[in-house]
Amino acid sequence: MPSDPGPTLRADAERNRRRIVAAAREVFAERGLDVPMWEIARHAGVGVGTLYRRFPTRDDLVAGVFEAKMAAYADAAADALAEPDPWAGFCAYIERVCAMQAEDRGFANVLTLTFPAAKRFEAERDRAYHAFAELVTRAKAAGGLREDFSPEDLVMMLMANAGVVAATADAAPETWRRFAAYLIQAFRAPGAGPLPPSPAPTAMYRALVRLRSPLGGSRGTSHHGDSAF
Amino acid sequence: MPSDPGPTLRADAERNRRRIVAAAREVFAERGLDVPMWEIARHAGVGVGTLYRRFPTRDDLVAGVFEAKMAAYADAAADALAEPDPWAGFCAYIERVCAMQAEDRGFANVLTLTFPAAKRFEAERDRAYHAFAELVTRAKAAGGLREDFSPEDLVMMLMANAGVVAATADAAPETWRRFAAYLIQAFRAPGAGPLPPSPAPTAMYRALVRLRSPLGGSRGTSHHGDSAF
DNA sequence: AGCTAACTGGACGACATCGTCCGCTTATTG
DNA sequence: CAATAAGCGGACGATGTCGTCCAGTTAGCT
Repeated sequence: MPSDPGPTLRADAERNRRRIVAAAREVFAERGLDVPMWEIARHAGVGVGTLYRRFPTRDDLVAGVFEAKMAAYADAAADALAEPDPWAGFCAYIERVCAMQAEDRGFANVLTLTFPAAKRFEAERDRAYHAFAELVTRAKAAGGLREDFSPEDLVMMLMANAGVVAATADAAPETWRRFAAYLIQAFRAPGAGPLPPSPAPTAMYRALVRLRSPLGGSRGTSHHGDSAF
Repeated sequence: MPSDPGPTLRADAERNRRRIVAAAREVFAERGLDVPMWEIARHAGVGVGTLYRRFPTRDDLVAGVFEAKMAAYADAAADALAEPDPWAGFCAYIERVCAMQAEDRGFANVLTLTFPAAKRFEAERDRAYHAFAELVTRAKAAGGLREDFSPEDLVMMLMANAGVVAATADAAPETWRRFAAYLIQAFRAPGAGPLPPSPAPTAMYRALVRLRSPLGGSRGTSHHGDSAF
């Protein structure tokens, strides 16, 4: 059972916690991460006080809401790894992930951010990373994936697809499929030419640690122990 | 001389107008389109009243500020068309446009939006469209560009690169180069496989008409006469 | 120089959202 | 059932942004 803060919650409190998470899941999926807190509370049928007591910051709520989806994201990588043909697994994974972004505006954004305070949440991201990195190695060895592909390219792609999804979700919601297809073909071996260097994993991690809002202010302070995922 | 609203402005008014545009250009480039109006006014050394009198809405200001850059965007397409090798011109154009997005956070966003009220501004976009469409035709005929490439794919790419730039501008500002290289290779003939259909031009135009903020609310009302650009 | 219309800039009221605080309610325990 | 700690939720002050308004200033004309 995920996220039990302390020993046990009183029954009504636990019920409200679930309601809040469910409501936030819906609202984030439909309208993105910047929905007002009071609206989530209203959707859940609780007061804002209750919401803030259980999730003191928006990041706490976001991490709580998307923990399950993050686990599904990691599972998808594990599934791809189980596929006998690594290249087929790789392609399926790319499409799967882009589809998850298209289905959920909030998650699309979450995948391009880190929440260093949410340990369990970030652990799932790391699990996804390790599986994906292994998938990349195998897909290169098997010959489907170009040699100069870097695992950081997945992050880059997530950021790009987040842009596509954000712009087209209302008016042309299938656009991401074409975009993903283009990218998969670009990743196919042999590469049609040399590429500019991949950003360093640490730089890409710093890119993930940033404000949710469109403003460019940085807030990165602490460091990290694993990767850009 | 662009944008003269009415006959002539008084000298001090004209001077202030220029200051405002210059200040907004800087601030938008650095921090994106969502900067508070009072901050632009402060940067320009004028009061907010002055700012609002000259540019009643934020869109008016944005259109005024980026009119020149939009013209440069159209010029770049014309330049690409002048290139003897259409495929080389195409590649150069893609890179050029992505570079413009990387240099200017505001412009990156502007390229994924329409401002139906700003006639002159949208006229430049149309000029860019016609040049690009012609470039596409020639590049297909000359054999560099895959046959199933659609001009709407440029818009899709602008949205994607806007996502890359927004996420990486601070921490890994060269990432867009690698992204652009991948895409160009994906656009190269022959295609490595079939693609999902391109969104209809009208759908892509509707995707351009949307709120600037990350919220998904629609505001599209009127229609358009030319294309998704 | 003096007149006047145009222009200036900041004070201001409206609004949205945040996050806290506290009096009331309810689950749990003995 | 009574006692009590935990939980509830909405009112509230703080903050940030918008767009307007108007008393004072200045450019341009005669």
